[in-house]
Amino acid sequence: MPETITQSIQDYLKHIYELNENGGAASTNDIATRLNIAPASVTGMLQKLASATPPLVVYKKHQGVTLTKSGEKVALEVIRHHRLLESFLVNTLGYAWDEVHNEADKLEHVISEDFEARMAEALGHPTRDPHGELIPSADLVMPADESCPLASLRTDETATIRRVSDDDPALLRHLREIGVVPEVKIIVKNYSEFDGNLTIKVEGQKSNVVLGTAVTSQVFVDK
Amino acid sequence: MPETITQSIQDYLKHIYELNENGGAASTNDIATRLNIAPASVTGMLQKLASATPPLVVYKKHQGVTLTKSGEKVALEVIRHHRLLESFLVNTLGYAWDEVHNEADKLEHVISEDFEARMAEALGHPTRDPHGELIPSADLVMPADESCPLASLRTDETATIRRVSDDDPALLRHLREIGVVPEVKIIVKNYSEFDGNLTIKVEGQKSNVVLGTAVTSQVFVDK
DNA sequence: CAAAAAATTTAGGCTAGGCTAAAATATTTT
DNA sequence: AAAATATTTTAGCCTAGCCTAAATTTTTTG
Ligand SMILES: [Mn+2]
Ligand SMILES: [Mn+2]
Ligand SMILES: [Mn+2]
Ligand SMILES: [Mn+2]
Repeated sequence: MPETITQSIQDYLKHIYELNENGGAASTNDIATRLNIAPASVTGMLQKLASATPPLVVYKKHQGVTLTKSGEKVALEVIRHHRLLESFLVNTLGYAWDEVHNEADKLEHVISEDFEARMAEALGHPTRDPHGELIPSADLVMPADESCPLASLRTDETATIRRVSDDDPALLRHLREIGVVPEVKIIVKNYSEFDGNLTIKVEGQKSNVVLGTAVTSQVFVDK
Repeated sequence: MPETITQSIQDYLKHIYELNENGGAASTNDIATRLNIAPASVTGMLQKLASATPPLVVYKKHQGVTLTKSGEKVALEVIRHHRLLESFLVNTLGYAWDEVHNEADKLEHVISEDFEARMAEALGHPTRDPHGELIPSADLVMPADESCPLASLRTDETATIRRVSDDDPALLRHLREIGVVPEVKIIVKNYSEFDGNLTIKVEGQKSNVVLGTAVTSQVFVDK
């Protein structure tokens, strides 16, 4: 490991993990965008992470990075903290689901393993956070995720909402408003070829809603 | 203010506040000891804090520092966070009173004002933390503290324990063991001139205990 | 497939907040 | 009131993590 795993390093690894989940290697630019940092700064850090002992990422110039086993452990630890914290804030302090992300983003680096264990216990060892995102187990294994973007559904398909992206509070409030929350069933009434809009019926809601891809790409469902 | 009030600055101001509470100005050395930092480094920071706009401390070479109004506000904010957190950890996550200090020392810099307000609400706006230490109000006023060290009592005096120093977990466990906790009444059975030992009877405890000054200087009582 | 555009890296610099060693000032002892 | 000791400050250095500007790939496009 680098002598010490700083807060900054934890953030790099967490975001690299999430980028790796989508496409393959995480690009310098994508990391920079996520962290709100200049690309040149990212390059410097990637070189450092790659030459740490043990290395935390695998880095080849101009080809982005993937996490090593060591790097992944660190990332999963941070993600577990983050998601348990979000659950804890909602359950114990009455936060709304659109208010927890920023708070958890700061706390995730600071709580002890004892704090983590006590939260997990108090919450009954949950496997998903308030947004439906999977929580890595105490021994840092990420459960398999079968879900696909709502945007990939077509007319007449039915599905169950599993999780929603949690980094835009305004989107979260809107989704709550229209009943698009985890474990709710939906059916696609119409797909528009031109703009990708989906008209869907949400279980328990009176009227249909039309959602653009900006929304449907952030909602994940199981068919 | 310095452009930003870093975690480091918060720690300096918090410890300067506590040192000011005892004697007058806080000395470079005392601050260095508390923060576990070289005295030379402290000098540098004091100069910075003194020349910030507005200044956070009043500093005269070789004479230590006191807080300005601005500096005190920052210190009280951090102390309020710390003490509310300690209470919250005990009440909500079942921490023992000797386990909360280190956790709170990290979290105090990271929680939002919203988090602070939610904790205060959930706890019923407490005025003392688990060690009996006073919690500054939401508008950052520190309640008056009348208590004096247990060490200052003499034979036949009675008193009520109000607070105990919280930075030594082993001492806290020992105090809990012998029933020396806030709001408990005691009576001094004997004072030894030579070593300063006090023999005291603790309300609700069968036998008397003899306490040295290492202990009695860390326990504060109201007569 | 060459030229333009985009992405990435290098080079050089900056601030925060530490450190040690040596110099200066205060305080205590004799 | 010196001398010795303790405290504090200065000077010079270092690392972590950022930055911008310029150089270098890599990718896209006409
Ligand atoms: Mn989140
Ligand atoms: Mn989440
Ligand atoms: Mn404490
Ligand atoms: Mn306390």
